[in-house]
Amino acid sequence: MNSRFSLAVHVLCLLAATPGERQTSEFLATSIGTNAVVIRRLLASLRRAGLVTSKSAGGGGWMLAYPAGEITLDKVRRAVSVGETAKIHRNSPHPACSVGKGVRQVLIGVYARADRAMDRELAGISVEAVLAEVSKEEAIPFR
Amino acid sequence: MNSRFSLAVHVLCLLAATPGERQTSEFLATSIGTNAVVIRRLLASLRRAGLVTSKSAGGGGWMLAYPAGEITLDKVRRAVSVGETAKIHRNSPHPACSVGKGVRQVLIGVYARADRAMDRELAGISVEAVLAEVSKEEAIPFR
DNA sequence: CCGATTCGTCGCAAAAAAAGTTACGAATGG
DNA sequence: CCATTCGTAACTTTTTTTGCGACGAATCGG
Repeated sequence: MNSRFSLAVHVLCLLAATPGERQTSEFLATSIGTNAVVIRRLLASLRRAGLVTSKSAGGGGWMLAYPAGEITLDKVRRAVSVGETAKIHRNSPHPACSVGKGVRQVLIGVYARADRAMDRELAGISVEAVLAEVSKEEAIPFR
Repeated sequence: MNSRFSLAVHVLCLLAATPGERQTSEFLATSIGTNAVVIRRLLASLRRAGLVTSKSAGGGGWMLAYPAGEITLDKVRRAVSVGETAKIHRNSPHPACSVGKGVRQVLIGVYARADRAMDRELAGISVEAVLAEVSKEEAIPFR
């Protein structure tokens, strides 16, 4: 898993902090400290997964597709992770080595199990819960 | 998690296939299709975690520190993963945004939970089990 | 002790992946 | 029709990972 998941949780928290209100990618980018295109790219993945909606033009922008309490982190993880959690080394093993031939396939199964275990845990954490924990420290949500 | 974990499982399977016998990093590298230094670097991590032992000089090389049935994949994961499973985006958030300030800390906690869940699953899979599954396809373990 | 073997690790090069940037067309609302 | 904002492609820069050569340290057989 790369930092796209972290970034996604961050953005979703910002959106969750102003329910029903749209935020532009420009604003979100400034708040997080990155480029608007990076945000758009990321939110495009989340939209494909049905977690957020977008709208063009003035007054447009992004908002959660449904309540933050129902957006669990396993959904977020699946939305942003390109493939599996772990990468498989792609070396060309010695042609006569049966271990080299077979490990990849077995590893795919291992990663599938690991991913499921992780998702079961993440399913117990919602964006709302994350935001609540963040807000413990300070009251006003942002800038 | 990067491909170091995959590589580690591969190497450990090779060592598990010849119990009590030492293999040189050169041989392992040739079998896997990479450089000997890469293997040494990797096995150095596994040695620090107490999973393998090494010896210099003729007849030297690497072998498992204890039976493959007791080497579980959670130990391997912890041995090779530098930090946590997921990375945290390190952008400089807008100074007045409390979400930007707090998310990182909350994410660390989230990743700790996810890692533990993953490790519980991986603890149920041993190198011996992986090798057994690999061997289902072909009988002779390597080159 | 000598010489062969193999580890242990540094430093750098190459390759791959990720993130950031510019640009511009499409959509939407006033 | 015009301003705003998304959507996405192409490219550059940065970061991470992997590969590689070199060489000293450790160990073993003789």
